Amino acid sequence: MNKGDTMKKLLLVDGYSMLFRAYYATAYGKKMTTSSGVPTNAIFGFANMIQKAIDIVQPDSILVAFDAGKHTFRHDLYKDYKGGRKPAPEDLVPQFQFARDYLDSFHIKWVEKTDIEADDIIGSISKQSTNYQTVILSSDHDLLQLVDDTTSVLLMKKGISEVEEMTPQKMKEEMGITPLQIIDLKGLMGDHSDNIPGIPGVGEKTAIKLLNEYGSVENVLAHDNEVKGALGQKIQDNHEIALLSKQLATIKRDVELDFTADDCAFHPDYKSLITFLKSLEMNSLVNRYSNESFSEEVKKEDISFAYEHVSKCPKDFYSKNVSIYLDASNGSFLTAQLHGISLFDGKKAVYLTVEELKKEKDLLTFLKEEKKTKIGFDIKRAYHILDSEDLTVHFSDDAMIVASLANSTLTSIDKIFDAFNLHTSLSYEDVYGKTNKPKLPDIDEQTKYACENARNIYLLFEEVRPLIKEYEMEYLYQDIELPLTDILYEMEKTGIICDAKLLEEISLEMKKSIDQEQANIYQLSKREFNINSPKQLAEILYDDLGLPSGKKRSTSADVLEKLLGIHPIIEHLMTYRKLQKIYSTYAEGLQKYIYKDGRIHTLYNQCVTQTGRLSSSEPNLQNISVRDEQGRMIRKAFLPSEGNVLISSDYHQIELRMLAHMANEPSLIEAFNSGIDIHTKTAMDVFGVKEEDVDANMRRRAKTVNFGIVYGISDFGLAEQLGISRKEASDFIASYYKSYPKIQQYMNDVIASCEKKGYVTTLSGRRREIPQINDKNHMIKEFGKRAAMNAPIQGSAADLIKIAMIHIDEAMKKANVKSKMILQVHDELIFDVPKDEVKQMKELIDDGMVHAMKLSVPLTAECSIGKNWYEAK
DNA sequence: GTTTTCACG
DNA sequence: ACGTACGTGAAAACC
Repeated sequence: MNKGDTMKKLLLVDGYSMLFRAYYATAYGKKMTTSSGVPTNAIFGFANMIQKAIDIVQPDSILVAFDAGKHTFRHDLYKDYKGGRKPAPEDLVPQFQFARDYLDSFHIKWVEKTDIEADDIIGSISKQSTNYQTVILSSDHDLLQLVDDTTSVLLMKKGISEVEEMTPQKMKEEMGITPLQIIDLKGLMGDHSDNIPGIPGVGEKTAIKLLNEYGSVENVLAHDNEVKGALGQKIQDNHEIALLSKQLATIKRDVELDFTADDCAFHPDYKSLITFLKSLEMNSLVNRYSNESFSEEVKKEDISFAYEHVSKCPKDFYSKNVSIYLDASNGSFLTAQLHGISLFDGKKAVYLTVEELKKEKDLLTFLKEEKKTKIGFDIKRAYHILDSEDLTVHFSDDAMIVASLANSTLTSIDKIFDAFNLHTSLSYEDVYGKTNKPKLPDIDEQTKYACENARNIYLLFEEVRPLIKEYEMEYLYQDIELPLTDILYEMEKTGIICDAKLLEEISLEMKKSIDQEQANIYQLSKREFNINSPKQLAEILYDDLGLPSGKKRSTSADVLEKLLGIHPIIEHLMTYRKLQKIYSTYAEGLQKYIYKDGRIHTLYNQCVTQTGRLSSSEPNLQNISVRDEQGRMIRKAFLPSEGNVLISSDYHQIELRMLAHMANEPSLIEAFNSGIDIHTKTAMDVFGVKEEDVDANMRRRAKTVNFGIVYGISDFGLAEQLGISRKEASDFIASYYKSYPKIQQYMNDVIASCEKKGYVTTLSGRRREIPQINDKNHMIKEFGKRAAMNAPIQGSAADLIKIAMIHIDEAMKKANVKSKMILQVHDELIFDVPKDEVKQMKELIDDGMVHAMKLSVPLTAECSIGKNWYEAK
């Protein structure tokens, strides 16, 4: 039925478009050159993109088209127009030849024809190859005009990391025009990078509006008398430019070619490809193709070392630094099964099964010792798994934490090992089968797998541990993150009681209301459809009911809110969404996580956020409803232990205080010291009024500005949030900065420093790499700036509460209380407290939180107590 | 597997 | 000219 399944596939690549994109996407990252200084960043990105396209398309034929004599070619032809193409950067030029060599080594056909543009070659071969399903790889929107039922464009997005396959439907959805209208679009708006002038003053928005109205350039011109104002005048004045622009934007599809798609058949030669990649020292790619293809030699010599299965661990291990890998099943830490354990001492590795381990008294003693260097990976999980086998290991280090501290982008096991090119020759599934289809493991395979892992942990640690010192993160690692791991382990193990019956009751109630709302919605829409499907819902709203929409046709809550008065269905939809969320994620969703002990044991991830916050998963207990009353009911199901109460304590405006301190802004510091409501104070300063003249609305807006500042403010974002114009938002921000000049100074300094160093740091020295801040793409760079402004604030606040947790834990141990710390929600800690310890705990918690750091502003925290989490808040 | 939406701080 | 507020995780739809 689908032609694409039976037709052969043709991949067409716009060579220079890809090379330029690859160059700019990687130019500012790590310096990428061979040891002799030859630049390789563009060819590296180019090779990655091509492989990605091959993975996606699985083509039978590939053709890469280059413009002959780029950089002068278009310029000569169109030099009459303003500007002109800039010459290629000098470190890109030598890479043009590498690209051709790369394609030759891979056995991919490429063409470069004098006087014919790559676009035209692509346009023509795609037209002539009617027996192929064609996919075009490019970052140039121009090529979208070629899209039809058998031709799509793989459009590069966000640097080189993402592509999106554009089909006629997708274009209609995202851009609101047909493929052929791309030509008209360029005719109207022009294309600066191709020196197509377009009508002055007409940008994308205007052009699309005109096309939706009139369909084509010609028709726009024919009706130019209907367009009012300056725009109409501009159109009338620029008929010729528009028509010429359209002509320039039109890709030729009738160029005579001396080859066919069949001649471009793809028969990869990995061996010569690897030789080529090695010549440019692109080792990560060498590795990738070595693993994927058939070059066994490379793999073996890469990871061959001495390892064996033993029942007794050699004594000499006990005097050395060792890495330890727990060979255990995947899945929740509560249910994971331990298969065995492997140790690596820098030279050789040994593996013991659980049964053998339990009989190996000397090893068990060694594992318990506290003085020895024993490097683990995700030791918190290891402690849980060992605990279920009644085993104790004292780890001195966690290579996972070290790696993610050294490089904040390494937020998963795969990313960490990939980044250091550490792999195992077998996967977990190879050894143990899939979870739903386990297999009886072979001891030799188990040994190999576990020993390779132990070795990888060792090598990883060797590489990243020195960075902690170099980056001045010794304190952060030794005195914050490592002690915190133990605390989180205890919190996870303790868990929190959850009343399944109550959740079930809430669930039933919700279901009734949902059915009611569903009926209302069906009645108002006069149709039954899946309300949970944004796609179907958009059809109902914007097609059936004809409600006004932007071009994105979003159905998100903020868009619905703007439609509230227009149609009665909207409020039912909003209620439905809210109830459905509470029902599926919490009332129903949480029940699945109640363990046999009646408790929920969330997992605290110490290495996933870019800022240093914790995250919580399986389930996430950091996003249980609280703002909405109906959702808040869920919290009634979270209970203290028998005879206990819950104490919750949260910081007040922790991030704003942190900002005031870090920016050293006197008037904000003064405000916090005086105890005035900070949003009222901001309203007074921004609006220039007295305290008694600040009304609720002014305070609300000031509060939003304060949030915005912490997020790395933009006029667009603030305007969106407050429902005001961009100009007004911009004025607010200017007024804010005028009131608090040190905040503006601080933000400027943070951005400048980040642009220079590529990272920002928190009060405790935590680093976040932000390479985006030096990106060529304006949007990505702006994101980088906002992240740079936010990360030190959010991250320092995260450092703060971590320190508080450590202090409180110490104090609790010292006081020998029975109370337990059980949850952390970014600025809030929750404890399970026997009634007779309430007074003592309140003091202890408050002291720990308030004195965690000495700042130039006071820290305040508020305790509340209840017989469930609903009340303790 | 990715996208959209929405819960929290 | 671009198209955004920062940081997360889960459910459901869609492909």
